[in-house]
Order: sequence, then C-alpha cells, then structure tokens
Amino acid sequence: MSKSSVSRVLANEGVGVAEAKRKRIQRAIKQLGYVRNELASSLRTDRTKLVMLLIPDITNPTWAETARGVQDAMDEEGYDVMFANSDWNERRELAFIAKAKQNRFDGILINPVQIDNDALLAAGIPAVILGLLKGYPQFDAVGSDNYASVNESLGHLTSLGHRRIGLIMGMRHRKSTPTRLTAYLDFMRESGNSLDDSLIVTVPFTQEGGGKGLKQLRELSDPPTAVFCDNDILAIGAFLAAREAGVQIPGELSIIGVDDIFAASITTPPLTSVSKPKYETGRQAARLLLERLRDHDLGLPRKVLLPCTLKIRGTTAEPPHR
Amino acid sequence: MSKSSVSRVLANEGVGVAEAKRKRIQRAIKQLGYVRNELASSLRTDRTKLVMLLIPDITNPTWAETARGVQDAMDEEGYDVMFANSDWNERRELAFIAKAKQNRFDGILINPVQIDNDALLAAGIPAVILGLLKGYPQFDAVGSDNYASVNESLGHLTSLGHRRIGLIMGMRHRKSTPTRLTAYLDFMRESGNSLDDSLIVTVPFTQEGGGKGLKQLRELSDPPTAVFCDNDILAIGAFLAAREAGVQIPGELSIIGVDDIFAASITTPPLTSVSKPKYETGRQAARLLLERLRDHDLGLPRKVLLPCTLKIRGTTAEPPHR
DNA sequence: TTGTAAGCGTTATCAT
DNA sequence: ATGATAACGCTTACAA
Repeated sequence: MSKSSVSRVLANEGVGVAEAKRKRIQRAIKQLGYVRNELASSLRTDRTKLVMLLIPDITNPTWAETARGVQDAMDEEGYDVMFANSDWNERRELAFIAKAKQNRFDGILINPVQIDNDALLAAGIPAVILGLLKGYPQFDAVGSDNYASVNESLGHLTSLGHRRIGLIMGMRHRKSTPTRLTAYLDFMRESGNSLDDSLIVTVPFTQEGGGKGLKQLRELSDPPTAVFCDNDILAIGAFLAAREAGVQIPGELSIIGVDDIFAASITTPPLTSVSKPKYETGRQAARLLLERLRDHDLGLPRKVLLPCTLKIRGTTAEPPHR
Repeated sequence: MSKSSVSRVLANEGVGVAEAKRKRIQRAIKQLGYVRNELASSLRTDRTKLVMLLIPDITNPTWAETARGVQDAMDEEGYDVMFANSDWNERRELAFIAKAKQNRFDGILINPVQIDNDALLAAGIPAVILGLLKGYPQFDAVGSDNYASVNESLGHLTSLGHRRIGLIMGMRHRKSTPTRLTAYLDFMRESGNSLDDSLIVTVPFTQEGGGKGLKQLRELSDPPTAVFCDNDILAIGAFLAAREAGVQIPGELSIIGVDDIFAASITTPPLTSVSKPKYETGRQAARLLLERLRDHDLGLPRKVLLPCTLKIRGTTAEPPHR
C-alpha cells in the first residue's frame, strides 16, 4: 500500500480510508514500531503544534505556577509547551526567539527582558506578553493588576491608622518605572499623606536588601510605622531585621509583601502579602495565543488585567499609640 | 549563485567558499531577512541540537536549580534545552518522550515518574537519568548521595547524645523503597540504637503532613528527642506544630530537614538541613549526555554520585537531660 | 477509495 | 571553488 494511505490514517484518524485497510495499516505501524517524523511533517505543513514559553528566571516560583497554567490550557488543544530560560540574559533571549522561529514553533509566550515591541514584531512569530509591561502596544498581554494591589494594600494600612508608610523597592533589570512605585506615589499624593522621598528606598532584590532597606528607614528622624515591600523576599528580610532590632511586629511596625511565596506563610506571625493569579495568568495567556493561532488576523491586541488578592495575615495592625 | 554555496556559508562559516562570494551571500542574507529553516536542516542531517529536560514538577525549586546547571553546560556546546513538565502524570511523561523522539531531539534528561528502563530504552533516544533511582541499569545517571546524607545527619544527632530518633517520611509517587528509609534502618541497626517501628511515620508531602507526623510521634509513650524529616516542607510543618505545642526547639526537640529550601533559612531558629548539589547535578547530567551524543557507543552506563552537605543551623542540639 | 508524483528547504555527493 | 542533482520523510493535489 502507499505512503498516502498511511499518511491519511495518521492525519485524520482514517477519514477517507477503507476500514479494512485502516486496520491493516495500524497493525503494521504497531509491528514495525514506526514513529512518524514530525520534522518532515512540519516542514510540509509549516506548523509544529509547539509553543515556547520564554521566561527570565525559572527559579522564581511565580513563573513555575504560570507555566503550569500555560501548559494545562495548551495541552487541551493538543499543543506542547517548551520552557526556555533566558536567565535575564539578553543574548540568550534573542537566541531563543531565533530558535523558536527557526524551528517553526507556532507561537511564543514571553516575559521580555530586553527585546522591544519592534524587534519582537520583526521576529515574525505570534507572541503574547506575560506581564503588563509598558512598551508592547502591538501584542496581546496578560498580567496582574499591580497598580490596584498597591492601592488596596496602602488603603488597608491607612484604614488601620498608618500615615507614614515606607516603600522598599527592589532594583530592576528593566528600565521603565515600576508600576508599584507609580501606584505608591499616586496613592500618597491623592490621600494627602505625607509624601516624603526619604520614605522610598531602593535595594537589591534579596533578603539582605530588605534588611538594609528597613534599617535605612528606621534611621529616619520620623520613621514609618508601616512598610510596603516590592516582594516577599524583601519583606522577609525587613521582617527579620526588624525583629533582630527588637521591633515588635505588628505592634510597632506593619509589613506587607508581594507574591505570597511559601516562605511568607511560615514566619511568626505570617506575612501579609499580595497574592497574584499566577496559574490563571498562564491559562489566559495561552488562550490569547491559541486564538491568534486559530485566526491569524484577529484585529487589535488585547490586554487582560487579572486581579490580585491581598492576603491579610499577621504582620499588619494598628500603629503604636504615641 | 547556487543554494549549495549559501548552505556552505551557513554551515561552516564559509569553508570552501571564496571570500568575495561569501561576502556577497552574507549581504544578501541580511538584505532579504532570510532565516534558515532548521526543520529542513534537521530533516536532512538528523540532528537538532535540541535536548529535552523532563521533570515531574516545575514548581519544585530543586529542579529549577538543576535546570540552570543543565542549561549552562548545554549552552557551552551550542545545544538548547527545552523544559517539559510531566506534573507526575504518566500520560504526559510518555507524550513528551514521544514528542522528543518525533521531533528528533538529540537527547533527553529525565527524572522519571513511571517509564521504566525497558520502555525508555525502547524509545530509542539517548537519555540520562536525573536522580539515582533504582531500576535504570542501562542508563547514565547523576544524583546526590542521599544514603550518605542520612548517615551524616543521624551521626550528627547521635554524637549530640540522641538515642531515640524519629523519622517522618513523605508518601511517594514511586513504588521503590526510598533510599533515605533504607539508610535510616541501616543506621539504626548498625549503631545499636533502639530500632522501633513506631518511630517511623509516613505522611503526605505537605506542611500539614509534617505537623501530623510530629503529633503522632509525640503521643508515643517514649517520644523521640530528635526527628529527621524527608524534606524541608515536612520539617517546617513539624517545627511549627512543635512550637505550637509549646515544645522548645532545639532545647527539647531537634529537627533536621532535606533540600535546604529558602524557607528553611528563615525559621527562628533556622532549620538544620541537608543541602543537595542541585546545580552541579544538572551540569554533570548534561556532561554525560553530551559525551553520549558525541560518541554513540560509549560503553557501560555511568553512575555519578554527588555529595550532599549537612547545613547545621539552629534546630539541632543536645537532648534534654532527664 | 487508492495510488502517483510534486514539493517543503535543506545538505551531501558528484561533476565541472 | 562552484553548481546541478538527489535525497531526507512527509502531505496533498490530482488522476485513476
């Protein structure tokens, strides 16, 4: 029998092939241990049913959860997901995008480190941006509502009675102004709180950084009664440094972090933290990409904003009475 | 000019092509924005310079670190690494291995969930096993020395004066007897300590599981003065449950965990834990695979055993005096 | 329903 | 050094 019949059996589960012949072919496939060469198939059809998920740091548990969401959604449509890890390295990021293109991946989900809107467009591969970064107007994007989460956090602290609220920011790989900083400034301005530059410190994205940031804030003549930290690692660093210095938490100092990592739940008391919809971000991003793949010219880029949840735990309370 | 010359320029950086012609070709490539179709290239050459790293749980930080080791080593040789996540799901594991084969990945690094030696052999793709699991005699493997690490940990506790040492094991996805259990039993037998089955409890691999395990041990008529836990999550669960019950740590109870995750370092006091050579495991595994790819019949499978380090921190001390 | 043949974009072989 | 040509393993008109 001919190649075409075999191909038909493999492609359409046997549409347009006589039942008897189909059986015979399938038996032969089993017996010979034949596996179809997807490379050749893809070369012919120009689609691979493969998408790339390109992230800067596989070590970050946030991305791991997102990856699972992407995978689950893609799996349902028969796509496979390959993760690639750029390690905040521009060279690697470009290399992976090139690989995706050269190996004819059908699409790519990316949390970009360096590549900009135009370069990504020039790469000529359907892409969805993970995270609502500025500067990618021509792409679908999915991210969580950092701005709103800061608002909610600062609102929580304010309603507890805090007036002087510190901000410990981590140093970014990217240039653009972080949304959380913007949100903090807006909140302070609008709420008529003391907007004091010395309440904002920037430190490395590490536990030590958090500790250093807190120490700096405590040395102020009029130190804050609460601190919002850019993520949980910083918050934990601040927490431990404060306790080391004999500061009662939350009695004398309130702390809020971001990400709701595992470690945040095991401090004593457990850390109040902003929880992001990690898994759902992955699912939604996958959905957007799948729609683009199905319908090549789908019109304007869509931006999906997913809500965060403030998990109020043990590190926030009323400020001390004077 | 002909396809062949272009191909030569791309393949060998221009060996066997006149300088002038090479320049002209490269200019044309730039101008036309040509990107070589790796699919077609791979179809012809039967190699992709792609390897798959297949792990059961991308959410586990241990694997994330290992992945970085793999990637760094592979990158040096011009290979790209695609991560795949089987999610402890047998179907997915098989599907990914099939994908790797069908898309002609050059090799695969795998921490197997279900697939056994023979099935993996039948898949017909060069493979290296991550972790020294029993049952893969025909494959190269890299793992850490769990047996020795248990020995060292129990030795540490014994030298502090502990005689009754509990063991909190997590429930496995795999069937085989866990090395750490074997090591515990051997140590107890050989050291002439009390070998008491009631000192061994098995619980789900969660924080709650660790807490439950500890409670169970404390209800014994002659409870242990120290507990070795199968990993840090369990250890932290046990730690918090013990403290909740008013038990002084390490004064009244010593605790050791395994993995040295971030959270282990931030308990008060910080957790004594077995640290595994995660990154190095990845590097070594990549090395073994690269050697196999270079030299197809390399002889007998090699097993690489990497040492763990016991990080003695704050949760181990002498047992209470009677 | 089935088979024939062209073609996907490369690389390898062989003349020139 | 260069170019023509076959082949890699598949899919898909088109013809039978």
